[in-house]
Amino acid sequence: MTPKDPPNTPKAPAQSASISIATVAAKAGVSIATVSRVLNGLSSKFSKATQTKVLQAVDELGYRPTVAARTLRSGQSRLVALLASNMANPSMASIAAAAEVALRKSGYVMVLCDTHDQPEQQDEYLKEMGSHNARAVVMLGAVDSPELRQLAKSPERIVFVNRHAPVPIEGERFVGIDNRQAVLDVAQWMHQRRQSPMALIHGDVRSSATRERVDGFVAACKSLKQALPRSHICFTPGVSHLDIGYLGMKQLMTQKKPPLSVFCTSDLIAYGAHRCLHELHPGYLPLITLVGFDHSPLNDWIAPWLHGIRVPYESYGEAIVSALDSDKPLNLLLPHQWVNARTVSAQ
Amino acid sequence: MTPKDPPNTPKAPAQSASISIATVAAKAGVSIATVSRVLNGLSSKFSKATQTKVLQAVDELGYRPTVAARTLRSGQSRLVALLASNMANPSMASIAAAAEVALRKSGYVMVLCDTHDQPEQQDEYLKEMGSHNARAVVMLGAVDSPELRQLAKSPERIVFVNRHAPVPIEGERFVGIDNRQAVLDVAQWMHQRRQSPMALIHGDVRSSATRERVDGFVAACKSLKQALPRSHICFTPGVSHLDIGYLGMKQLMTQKKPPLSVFCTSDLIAYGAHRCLHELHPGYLPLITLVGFDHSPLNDWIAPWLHGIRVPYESYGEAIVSALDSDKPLNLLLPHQWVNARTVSAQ
DNA sequence: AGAAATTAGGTAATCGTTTTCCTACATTCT
DNA sequence: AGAATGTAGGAAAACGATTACCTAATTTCT
Repeated sequence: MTPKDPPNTPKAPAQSASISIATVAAKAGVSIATVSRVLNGLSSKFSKATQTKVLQAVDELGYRPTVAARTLRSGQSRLVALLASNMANPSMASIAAAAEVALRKSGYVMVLCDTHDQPEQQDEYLKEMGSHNARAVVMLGAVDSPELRQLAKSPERIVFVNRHAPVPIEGERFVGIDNRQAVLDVAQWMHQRRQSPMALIHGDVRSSATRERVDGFVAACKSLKQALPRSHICFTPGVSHLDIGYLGMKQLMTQKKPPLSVFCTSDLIAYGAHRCLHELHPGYLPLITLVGFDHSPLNDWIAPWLHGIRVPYESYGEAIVSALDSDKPLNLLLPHQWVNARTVSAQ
Repeated sequence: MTPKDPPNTPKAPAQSASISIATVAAKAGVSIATVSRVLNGLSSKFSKATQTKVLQAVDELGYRPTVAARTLRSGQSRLVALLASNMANPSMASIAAAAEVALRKSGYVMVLCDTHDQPEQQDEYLKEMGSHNARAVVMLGAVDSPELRQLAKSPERIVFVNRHAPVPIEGERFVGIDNRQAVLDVAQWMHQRRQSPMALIHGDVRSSATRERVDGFVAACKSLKQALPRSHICFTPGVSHLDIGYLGMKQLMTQKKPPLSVFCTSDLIAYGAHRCLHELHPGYLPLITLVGFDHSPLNDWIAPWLHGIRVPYESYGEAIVSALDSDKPLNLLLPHQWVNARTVSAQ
């Protein structure tokens, strides 16, 4: 076809033109149906001998089934969409990376979508995945939207990660951690160290994960008889987590008695708080204890001053696959862990 | 069908059962072919009136074409695979996020694959994408492998990002930055500040990007008559960038005259170097200048001590799409930028 | 006015699988 | 021995689009 043919055409199988199941069938001397059956493991439908013949032909030809044809006929694909609310968040990136590996190992193909936390975008993606016959969709920070409610009628095709479904659906598959227990751990640790006054900087409570952390932390403080005045709970709507942390900390430092320990509901918020102190109150840095939530492995390298709850994002991948392959509702709570700052002083 | 029917079935279009192009054709009172033509914009094949009828039917039914059928027939899909060598690297995650947005805007669907820098994995993915009829594959850190060479025969279906093709291919589409110029900037800046002795800690030079940075930096030092002895160039094979930085710095500090400024070929390496100093030579931290490469926006928050070259990863997305849609070879070099550390002392 | 060209749209083949029927033979049961 | 069951595999109908090929009606050209 091309003017100058490639001179070196080795005996590599090299799926050159269009090598379909028919080619395999011909080479193996059987019918198309049989090849299909062997490939799909429909046993007791073929003999050991034919199996060998077919498999050998497949191997020699380097044949791989055309996904589109398979999907069209069967109405099912191996596509799994991961809808993340914000890929700029490193913890979401970790989950995406873990999910990709685990899904792949189970023969799925992961499509990545960034919804930017907007219902319209989310709906657009959900529709798109519908026309791809996606096996399932993994919601990493779902927001309420018409298509989601629609899809929720087949709960076996959705997995919610970290953040619960925005509207209660029965048969929900969920992967996350026990936020209530985690923040209890945090409150107790802070209480033991007697680093009052304490403060809380949190993210948007429309996320169920954040809500659990905030409510849980407030409740824990109350039960420990640990003061946490209203003025020591900060949230700035409409800005990034980094800015929430920065602004929250700035505000806290205007109080009569600034806090000696601050719990931030995400690592990013803690980064923001730290920057604020670093820029505006560097002298205060060694005195204060910052506690985050997520504890990315990178923290050991670049935020050694940060305490916090480590969420096992590496193992989210396997968990997501289990939730996907489970035939009944599932509420997988993975073990979290308290991690002390690597260095004593928050320098 | 189900025992208890959902009580609330609103008048939402709700692609209930199987609503195909035939349904639309029937509703619009035209043939299937005409619907297809309208949807694909094959103009001068239908009148304005029929177009309206069809579009209205599509709208009312909430019809969306089945991707599998379209792909099967046309032999082309809108899938684009992003093969990243290591998703744990934040800069790769940034690129993936940017690529996703841009690809989506152009109607593509991005599949994310983590090759872990291994040829076998890469080949497995490339084969997989072949059987998906993927439109193209974006190689974010390619390694040499049989399938890649095979695919390289249709260079319009590959885009190389950051790292050039491991084996020269004609008609290469490339997106990256001018590494030579960037490291020249670095060397000049370091030279002007007279922070000798200088040192270099680098990653694996099998990556063309790293090679350009290393060679370029060494050459720049030579032309500036700036000493850079062999003992001040560090690399540890087989470990993560973080560890390369840590171990490299550790080794540098054993020298008679430890460096006063260190250029690291990636931010991660710089993080590692910083941790080493922080742990083992904290007193030396205020004296030394660390220069990184990538300069993630997060650096402003958590690594304010780091100078470096900022690579415009946010704009890689658009660039990748241009390279993809271009009908001729393309070598897109995006503008980089020198960024000073936010704080003067590397605290 | 008749030929040529253009416009509008229908019919049916096709893409590469899976899967439902069948058929034929071999084995086991009564 | 005949019936029932199981095993092995073929033929052909889907799946839902795209598109090559036709036909008929209209417009334009000479």
